[in-house]
Amino acid sequence: MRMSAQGEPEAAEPHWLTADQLAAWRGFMNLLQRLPTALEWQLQRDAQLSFIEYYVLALLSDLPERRMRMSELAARANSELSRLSHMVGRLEKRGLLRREPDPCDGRYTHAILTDAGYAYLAEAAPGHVGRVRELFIDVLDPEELQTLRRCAEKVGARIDGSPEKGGTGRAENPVGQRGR
Amino acid sequence: MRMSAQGEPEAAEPHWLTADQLAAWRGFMNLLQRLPTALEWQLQRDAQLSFIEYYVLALLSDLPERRMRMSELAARANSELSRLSHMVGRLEKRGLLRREPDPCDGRYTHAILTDAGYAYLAEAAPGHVGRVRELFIDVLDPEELQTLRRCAEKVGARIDGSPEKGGTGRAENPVGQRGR
DNA sequence: CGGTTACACATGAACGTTCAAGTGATGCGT
DNA sequence: ACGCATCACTTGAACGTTCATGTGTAACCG
Repeated sequence: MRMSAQGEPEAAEPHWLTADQLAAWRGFMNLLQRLPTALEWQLQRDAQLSFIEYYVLALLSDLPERRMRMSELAARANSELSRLSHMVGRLEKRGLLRREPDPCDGRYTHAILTDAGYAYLAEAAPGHVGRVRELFIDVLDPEELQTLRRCAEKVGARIDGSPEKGGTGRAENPVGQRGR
Repeated sequence: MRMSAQGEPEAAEPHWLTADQLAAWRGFMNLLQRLPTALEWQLQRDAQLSFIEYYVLALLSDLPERRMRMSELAARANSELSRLSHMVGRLEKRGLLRREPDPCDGRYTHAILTDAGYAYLAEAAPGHVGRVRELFIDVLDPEELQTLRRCAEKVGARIDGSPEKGGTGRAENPVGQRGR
């Protein structure tokens, strides 16, 4: 990718990357593209769920009442509200989720994991976790995992601090809404 | 996400993650979701290109003749051939790419970066590289970058070695083709 | 009390991706 | 020389996501 200094002059000031930086970026980006695909494939085959569908069900399953506001759920899942709304509609049709207005404040809608959804998730979870172990956790040693965690926090904080869109409402962007 | 040992028994053997492993995974996964979105937003705003469109143009620009077989390009870009074909069709309409049969072997099609496409990429590159610097490179120190590079190589090798779909033809999967 | 404002969410159209099927070129065997 | 098999790629339909718009609820103000 055209990101390092080369012979041809460019219009803007050249904040090009060094060879080491470029190699790190390319390697990391390759991973960004391939790991989700690899995980997604196993989930589709075993449970007919996309990665984010699994994630949403899992977020709800962790809560005592297994319910959350749509806007909060969208923020937690790094998803736009419209996308989540469509997705929840599809999961409703499968009987895995349902929606109801917040009893305390009718402005809000809750997404609720059904009993069937909970059982479905419990069945899908071991395969997914096994796959995450196989492709990611067991490949790296504890120090590498800690470094990844630290790096993810630093980059995430930078994204949050960026005035341009990319944050998901944790810092200063409105909850769930992102421009495109 | 439901990936660590909890009170309720599960159907399959519990290869659940430890608390540290889960934290590392969640942090990393959060990054997997947010970094592409943040980069994509800047490219869309400045150049009306998606991340993979930029990547494809950049791959071609690095070659002396600025051309590559569609199947090879799909493999390099971690994309399915059908997706690449549609994408190249759209970029053709914008005058950034063109296609022609391989003169030596008519079974193959070459994607070729046009002069206009090259100029367009040269204009988009500084903004994109600046954004990668801002959100990723400059946030991490050289040791962290090297650790990320090593981790990406390890996980990538594991994905390649997995008999299940997720590899992209570098090891044993056919070039460009992936199941779903 | 009623009108206005702000916000959460749903919905439909447009767009990009995936899947399945079709087309064209080349190599091989008879 | 011809028929068949294989492969690369294209294409169209179906599906999921994004964008723009509309609807419903609650809070606020006069």
